[in-house]
Order: sequence, then C-alpha cells, then structure tokens
Amino acid sequence: MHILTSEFFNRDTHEVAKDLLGKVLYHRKGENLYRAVISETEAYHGTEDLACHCSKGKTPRTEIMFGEAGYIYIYLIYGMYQMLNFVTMPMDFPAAVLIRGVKDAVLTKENNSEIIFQNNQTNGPGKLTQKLQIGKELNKKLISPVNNLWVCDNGIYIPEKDIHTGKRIGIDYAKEWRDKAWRFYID
DNA sequence: CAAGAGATCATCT
DNA sequence: GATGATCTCTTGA
Repeated sequence: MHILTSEFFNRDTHEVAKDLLGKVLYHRKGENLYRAVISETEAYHGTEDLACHCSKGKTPRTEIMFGEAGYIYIYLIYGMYQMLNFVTMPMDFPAAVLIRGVKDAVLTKENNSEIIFQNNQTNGPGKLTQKLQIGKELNKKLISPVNNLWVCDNGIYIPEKDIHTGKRIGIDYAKEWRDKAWRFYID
C-alpha cells in the first residue's frame, strides 16, 4: 500500500486519469475515515480545451490548476454540488482530473464500526463528494494524509481491456473538444 | 423508458 | 445578470 505523491500527478493528464482507476481514495474527517475505489475520471487539459475552466484564463478560482501537480481543486457547480479534482502537469500548465465516480465506499467510525455505501450512492461526481463528506475546505490543499485526503496504490492492476473510454459529460458547449474521449471508467 | 424542470449560488462579465 | 465538469423527481408515451 503506497501513497501517491506529486510525482504520480505530474504527468500527462490523460495518463493520470486512466491510472487513477482502481486506486484507493481516502478522506479523514474528524473521527471518520472514508475510503473508496476510484472508478470513473475525466481529463481537463490545457487552456485550449474549451471544457476546461482554464480556457478562460487564470482567475482566483482556477489558479490552483496552473500550479504544481498533486494539489486538490474543488469547486461548486449548480449551486449545490462540490466537484473533486486533482491537479496534474508541471507548473504553469493548467490541467486536472475530475473524479466522477467511486465504488466500494466504506466509512470506518471511531469505534471501528463500518458503514458500507451502495455503489449507486457514489457513482456521480456530486454524489461521491456528498457521501464522502468532501468539501471546499480541501480546495488548494496538497493531496496528502497531512491534509486528510490522499490516494493509495493497493497494487491491484486493472487490465487495459477493462478500461473504457467515452466522451466527457455535461460539456456540450465545448465545440470540437466536446467529442474528445477523455472520460475513463471501469465496470 | 426518455425528456424536462427545478433546486440554488459562487464565479465571472 | 447569466451560467454551469449535477442530481432527483415528475411527466408522458
């Protein structure tokens, strides 16, 4: 069980998005420890990608994506859903991976009792942040146990044939970038 | 089943 | 003042 560091995220966004599948996301909130297997991701890569928030340039909200890889980018969408992203690529290249779905989510409480979430409760980007209690206090933080949110490689290898790709969701306005197969998922 | 509407607010123009 | 990297519920065939 090995904790992913900035080195893992400081690569091509599409590779990171694909390699995150099957990795284990952890979030510690008070006495509660959440863990879940990442099952769906999307790549948002560069200022030319009209679906990427950075296509409109550097703003207070998006500056974290222009920074070093391995940081957390969280923003509110539709007034009610937090989106969890991991910053990729070197300094000054804006890019991030959106975590769109997790599976086998488990909450371990202080007394070691466990609550298991049904997969259909965590199979959307807004749903998983709600269930795993991931909020904007983590925005702009380093992905690390120090900040209570981190990702582990549990050694399980996902065969290439089990990785599906498709168009990204909810970005019909992005012209020619709309049809890029930059969404990755398993099962 | 597919399609549509409503909820709700930080962010940028 | 408009607009989403969404989700759930309702409607209608």
